[in-house]
Amino acid sequence: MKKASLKDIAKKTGVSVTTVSIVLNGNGKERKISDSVIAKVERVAEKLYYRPNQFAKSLRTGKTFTLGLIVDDISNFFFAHLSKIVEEEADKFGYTVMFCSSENDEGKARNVLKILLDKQMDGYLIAPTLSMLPDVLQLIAEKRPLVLIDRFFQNATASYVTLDNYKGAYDSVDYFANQGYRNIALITNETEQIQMKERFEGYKDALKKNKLSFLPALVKKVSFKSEDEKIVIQIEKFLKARPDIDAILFTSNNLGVLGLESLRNLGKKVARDIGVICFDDNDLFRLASPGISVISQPIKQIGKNAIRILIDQIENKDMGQKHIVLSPNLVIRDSTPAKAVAVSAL
Amino acid sequence: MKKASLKDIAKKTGVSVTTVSIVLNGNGKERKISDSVIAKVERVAEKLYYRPNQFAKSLRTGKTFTLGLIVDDISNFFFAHLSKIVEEEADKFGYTVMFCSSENDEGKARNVLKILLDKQMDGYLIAPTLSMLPDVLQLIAEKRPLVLIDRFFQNATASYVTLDNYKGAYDSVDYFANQGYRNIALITNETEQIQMKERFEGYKDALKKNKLSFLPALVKKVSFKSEDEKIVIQIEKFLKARPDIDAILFTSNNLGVLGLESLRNLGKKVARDIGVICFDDNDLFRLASPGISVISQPIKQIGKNAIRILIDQIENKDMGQKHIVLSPNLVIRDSTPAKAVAVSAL
DNA sequence: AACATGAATACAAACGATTGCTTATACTTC
DNA sequence: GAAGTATAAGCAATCGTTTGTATTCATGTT
Repeated sequence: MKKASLKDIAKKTGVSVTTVSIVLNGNGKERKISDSVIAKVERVAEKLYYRPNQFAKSLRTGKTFTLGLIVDDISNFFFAHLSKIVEEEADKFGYTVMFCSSENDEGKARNVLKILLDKQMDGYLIAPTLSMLPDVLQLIAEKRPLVLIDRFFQNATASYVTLDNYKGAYDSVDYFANQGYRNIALITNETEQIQMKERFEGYKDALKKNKLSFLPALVKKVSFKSEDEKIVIQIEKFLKARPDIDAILFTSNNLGVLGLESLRNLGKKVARDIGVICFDDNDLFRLASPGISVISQPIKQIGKNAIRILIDQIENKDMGQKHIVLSPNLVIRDSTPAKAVAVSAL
Repeated sequence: MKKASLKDIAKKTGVSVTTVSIVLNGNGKERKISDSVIAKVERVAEKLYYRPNQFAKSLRTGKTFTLGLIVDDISNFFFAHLSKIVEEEADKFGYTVMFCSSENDEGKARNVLKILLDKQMDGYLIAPTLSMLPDVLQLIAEKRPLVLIDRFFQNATASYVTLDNYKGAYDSVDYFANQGYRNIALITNETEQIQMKERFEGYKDALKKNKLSFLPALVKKVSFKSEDEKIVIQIEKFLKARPDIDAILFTSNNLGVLGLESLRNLGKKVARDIGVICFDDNDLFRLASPGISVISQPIKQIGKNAIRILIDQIENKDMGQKHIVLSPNLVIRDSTPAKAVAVSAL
């Protein structure tokens, strides 16, 4: 059986389409439709299993009650959990979430955004890659509801919710230094994304504060391009080249997981041979032995804040720029033990 | 600036809306529109940053090029990865994926499905919970494109793609038995979902084949209800009550992760004190030391097959029922060492 | 010169809902 | 009994596309 429309109901009940529409939107009482008509319309609608055509509705009203979420990679722990929170929060306001991952592939990322823009959601939640800038600017120009998460563009006037990445990196390196580590490496990825830059700055400043010199040779920018070597291999080569490294700060979950694999391949034991701290928590870090110390992001807060701001833009037309920078949480586990102090220092 | 419509372009170029529509759909040549008009229309469309209104389009054509994916919990490793594959595959055919997690919460699950139904996607990919049966039947009755994944309903005439769950469990227990384990526990969850039943059967049959008796006391059905005890505690209690258990088969990723936490809390060492095999692989299992043996699902194949069948339904109206049951892959790591044979047996 | 042909474009209906404006009837009120 | 006012409902335009069916004009044919 085909789907029933308002017209079908109108025909069956003998009233106009207008009346049916009013009744089914729950405005019958208010619009003084008689009780008998209301009852009849509702009965028929039920019987025909009526479900409004959302295209027609959206075409007319301009609303979709759908939000678009674009993240790098849904299978990544941080984004998977963020997605879940976002979905839960959106649901509270009556919105569904449609999401896409941009695969961290610059070509694809643009494409995904284009498609989502075309689908005309009521608002967008985006963890943008650099290549998305033009489209993001276009969204802003069209005054469409938009909140950036996890990253932002300095030259785009958009609201965003991020972590204090500088502080996360700074605190980690500071902690390493206090525990007695001296050759602290940074393993990050190649992108120019703002959050990576900030983490890099935090790393450098904490070294300086602790009177450790910054050595470019202790920083590895891993390339994610598929034509390059596998990431695990890239990290292994880097670590082999600098056997003096006694601590590593990984700037992402992913890198951390791969880094642990590299360390294992090299026969280096975390904690005993080398200290490790990672951005973003996950099950592996929590339950591994030794447990991996991490800079954990307040995922729940990020999601909640982002949705709140977005809904505010949509429903209250509050387009004021909001910038929320949340504090990271340094969770110390077993991968960062204090180093034995050299005997001569005693 | 407001969004441009076909009408705006028509006005600006001096041709009719029809012509503009034809040109922008790439049918200009074929429909004998003059080159000069084509060029002009395209230039203006570009300048006004024209993007078609998808509601109008869908309203008219009935197509959305959007698929709905409903899974238990996106933050779960298996589903997160499945989602990614599904998205990639769908993209190849020009479809975007909208997804929702049902949170394994029966109440919410139905609601999510209702919303997705209303959004009128071109097709649905569902890992159904039991409570979805009525809506799934409704979808089938309306002859809407639909493929069930991971689970299925025996009494619903839908296509599905699943794992051979029976075999997965059977092989694991058989392996345990061959390695010399004698008191093999099963930790599963409370649901009546078909895949859990199959795993249970596989467990029982493999015990029988190895002349081990099936003891209900060695089976723990964990409750996920929030009002009940935390899962980690439930598992700890179970293990404390039966200190004779020398091996555990966890029927899900989630349970495995929580189980490892319980074991750690109890001071039991995997491999040394107890053998462990888990359904579904993840980073933790792969990189933990000792590495956890797992029954890994061919996620890529599941996703690819499901999309292929779904697209076939949508584009070729091929509504024939397809049932694909993929073979699990028992990946042996360090959590299942052979047990020392009792001296008396020598 | 009458007519057919084809190229190039336009008209207008439809998709299904919402909504500002009317209309028709009945009931008050002076 | 005429005017005013609730009450109960319907008309018709509108959102932005797509598309079957015209229409217009120039060219070719006989």
